[in-house]
Amino acid sequence: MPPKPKTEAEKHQLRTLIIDAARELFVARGVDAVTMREIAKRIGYSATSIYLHFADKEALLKAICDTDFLALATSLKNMMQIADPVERMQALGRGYAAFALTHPNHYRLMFMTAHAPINPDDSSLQQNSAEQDAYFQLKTVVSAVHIADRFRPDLQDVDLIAQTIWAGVHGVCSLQISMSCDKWVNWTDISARLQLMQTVMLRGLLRD
Amino acid sequence: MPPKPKTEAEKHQLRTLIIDAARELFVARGVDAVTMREIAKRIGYSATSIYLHFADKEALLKAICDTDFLALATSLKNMMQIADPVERMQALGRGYAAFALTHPNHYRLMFMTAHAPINPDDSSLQQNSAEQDAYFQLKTVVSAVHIADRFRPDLQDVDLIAQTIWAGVHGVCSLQISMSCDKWVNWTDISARLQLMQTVMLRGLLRD
DNA sequence: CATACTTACTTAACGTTGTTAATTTAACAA
DNA sequence: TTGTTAAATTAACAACGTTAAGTAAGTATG
Repeated sequence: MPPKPKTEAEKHQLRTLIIDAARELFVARGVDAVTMREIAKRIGYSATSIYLHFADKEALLKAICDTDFLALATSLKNMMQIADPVERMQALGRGYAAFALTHPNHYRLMFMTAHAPINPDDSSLQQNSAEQDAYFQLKTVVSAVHIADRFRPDLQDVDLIAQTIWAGVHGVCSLQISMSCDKWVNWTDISARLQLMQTVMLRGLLRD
Repeated sequence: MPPKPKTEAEKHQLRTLIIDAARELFVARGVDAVTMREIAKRIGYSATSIYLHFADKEALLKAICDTDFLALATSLKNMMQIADPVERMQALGRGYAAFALTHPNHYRLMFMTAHAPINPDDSSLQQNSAEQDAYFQLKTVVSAVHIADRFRPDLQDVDLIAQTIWAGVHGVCSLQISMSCDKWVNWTDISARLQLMQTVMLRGLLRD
């Protein structure tokens, strides 16, 4: 039984209903394996209704990523309150990895899938926000460690340090996500790998 | 003008013709964006002919990866001759990164794309071969550094060390490949990031 | 030489996919 | 009542991966 003029709130509700259903399916079986018809069926609409809210499948994917980037930043927010900058940096790394490994398919969509470049302009998130921008959180912590003069003296570029730390943690997580069921390699325990990466990073970056 | 019984060599030739055409297209535009019909057209056959040589698109992808894994191992072989184990380890890291960054889409297929787990049994490559298995090459080098007693005393698990080093280099490369055109982050120079990762790794893993 | 069989390939076709166009249904406004 | 608009649907399209059926050229066998 169909239509009724809808309030803005009702529209938004349906929008997030679609997003949630789509994410659940994408996450479980991968973006390409999930059809628009299947997403629609899940929420009791026809496939074409989705196109009233999203231009196409790619736009739906981007909207999902947007909400997940926010979720990541939110999940890291608590850790930003730790007083000691080095401890805070470690906690942020652990938190990031925890997000990646408990939501591997969210993570895959966010950081491992090729999609059109994310433009800050058409994102609903605010760049350089302590609440919404995880990269800004990382940069803030790295900057604090730098100001506390805890990095080795040859390390001066905050962006470079932040991106290298990110790469280290991302490397462990993404390798785990895309390769851990590979039989070619005799994989060691993921938490041991993560722990060693953190230790190596700290030893390599901090003053003795 | 159709068929003639073909020798084994001719079959193999057509097989690699398909592989090369498919890789070129996959690499240029991504696996999902390329159709079987398009691959076939490129080499002057009908789409269904591909199925005489590969069970399906996934099998074709796997065959491509197989030849690329071999190419990676081959490109690293020279570096295995460097005498000093630590220098050899560094060179291997640089070589791996060079491969990843000069063949980003090969690399994506090999290490960043979800495909059915690679089973050593149905690969044409030989596991634990110094010529064909890049992971074995890495493990060999790490083992040599370990035997030379150059790692910090608390580091004893060769697999764990190897996988952490891999994760570090892979992190820099994969982040570069999937995120470097992202406007959200103010990316620093890729070779600086790679250099810092190597330095950090060495400082973190080796004895003082 | 004629028949049958095999090989290498093509064309036709199927079921699905993302997406668009046309249509229906229901609510509100005059 | 009669339009008008909004929200949804059904129908349809072109393209996809893949399968089935068909065809032409060569080989083997009588």
